[in-house]
Amino acid sequence: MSEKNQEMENIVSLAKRRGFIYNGSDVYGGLSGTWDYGPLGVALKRNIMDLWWKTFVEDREDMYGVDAAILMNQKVWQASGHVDTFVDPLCEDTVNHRRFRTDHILKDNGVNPDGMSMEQMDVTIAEHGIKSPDGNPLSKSRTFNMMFETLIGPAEEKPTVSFMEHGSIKIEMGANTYIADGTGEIRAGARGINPATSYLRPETAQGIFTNFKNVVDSFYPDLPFGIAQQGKAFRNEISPRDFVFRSREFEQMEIEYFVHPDKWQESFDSLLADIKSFLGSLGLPADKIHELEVPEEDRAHYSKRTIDIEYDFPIGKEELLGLAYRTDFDLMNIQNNSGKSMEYTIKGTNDRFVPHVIEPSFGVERALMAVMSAAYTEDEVNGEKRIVMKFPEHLAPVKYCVSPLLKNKPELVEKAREVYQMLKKKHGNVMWDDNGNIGKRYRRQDEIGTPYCVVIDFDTLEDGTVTIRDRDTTEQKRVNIIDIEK
RNA sequence: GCGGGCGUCGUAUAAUGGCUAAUAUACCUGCCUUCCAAGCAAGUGAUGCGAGUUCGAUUCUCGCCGCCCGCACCA
Repeated sequence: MSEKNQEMENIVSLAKRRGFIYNGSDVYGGLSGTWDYGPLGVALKRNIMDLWWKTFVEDREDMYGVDAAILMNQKVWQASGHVDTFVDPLCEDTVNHRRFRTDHILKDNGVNPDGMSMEQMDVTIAEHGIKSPDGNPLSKSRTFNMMFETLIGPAEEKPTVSFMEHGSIKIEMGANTYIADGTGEIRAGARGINPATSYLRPETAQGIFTNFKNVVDSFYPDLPFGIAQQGKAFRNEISPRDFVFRSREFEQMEIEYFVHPDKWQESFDSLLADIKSFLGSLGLPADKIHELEVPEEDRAHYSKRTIDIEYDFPIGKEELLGLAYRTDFDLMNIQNNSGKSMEYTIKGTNDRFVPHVIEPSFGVERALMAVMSAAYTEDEVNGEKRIVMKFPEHLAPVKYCVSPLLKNKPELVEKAREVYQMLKKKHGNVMWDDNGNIGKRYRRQDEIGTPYCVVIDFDTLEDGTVTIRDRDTTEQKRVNIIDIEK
């Protein structure tokens, strides 16, 4: 095992042992691609999300928050192109069972697959005698849809969604079973009710675009302005991997920043600067952050410019977030499909147009994984290996730990409880620990990244001072109780 | 999805076709302890799920689930 993967395993192990992140549905053997957050994990995750919200929404005058429903009218996804475009036909090498995107196979053999149906692709492959790169025959194409599909049925029949081979999704509602294949067709079971088709959203962005008009009507903000949202999204990943990095259910933090078409460049640049500053406040070292200018052939066709921000994770250099100039693609889609105008008029002028949009899109779990890997440190204290999570203070799940120096001295315990209650009332994220000896407690708090340990000893009873021990330096200072927070 | 490897207390490891499944650490209780994983004593806790072979399966076989690696995929 490589050193990098060993580091990843250490983090995964610590995450589980100390109550950050557990396997989803673990008692039942788990569910691939799902993760549950424990007490410390949810605290850390919320701290990251709250910092984002404060930075990009509360501290700015040009941002508006929304929280749209996860389930949306299926027209949303038809209009956005997700239903038609993001169904990829795959074919398989019949000998080695390697799988390929059928359109990629055609392209590699000099055939342009644009606009071909799946059947036409298969016919073309047969006519040209195209074989797999291994020289073996190819199977007929099958579809794979990145979207989760679900049904909105009668309330008493709650759908359960499961994954079947080849990307099909099985939905069971009461006594009925429906199989949705990649084309979105649904075959109803015996009782055949008429369900509405919906999808678990594969991105949060559409919940912003569909509310563009609402926010403009309520606030009529001056351009440029942004609408921000945090929330869950779902993708039927073929292969969830790498801890929480690629999972089937995940959380996004997205902004759609609306601009005048002639002025997108300056907003793009300033958002990029804001993003970098935010990454700094997550405690991510600048030398591990890389900007990747996505070349035209790799960009979505409507995007005029895209920058991926990559991070040196233990698993390698991978995408942390994206910043994309999406032109007026999304709002025009909505305007064309809904028949409702998405135009915006600059106040006091006749300048009327559909705004263009710049989209910073963050993955929460990826940010969290970056924060955890940046924080994970092994060093030595008194010749012993120490594992310490050097979270930035404002992200640490527990800010203070309070202990009596000795737990069999009631007067110390009593005083320590007082100090604990005082800090707990004010900060909430304060832990009590009287287990073992003081060194053990320090190490335990190091592992969960608590910045400060407060210890009450006999001097405290005399002069009201306590020792505060710093996580990173392991140095201790005596301060008065009322000065702890300084 | 494909191929390969793997699955034992919370974690990290050991062992076994049959005796109480072992060790460390963690956890819990008590004693002790005046600042960096000290010590003593007691305790909780595991063979992923299901089927098969067998007198008997954690061990062998099969299926499922999950994890890891490679391929592919990542709109």
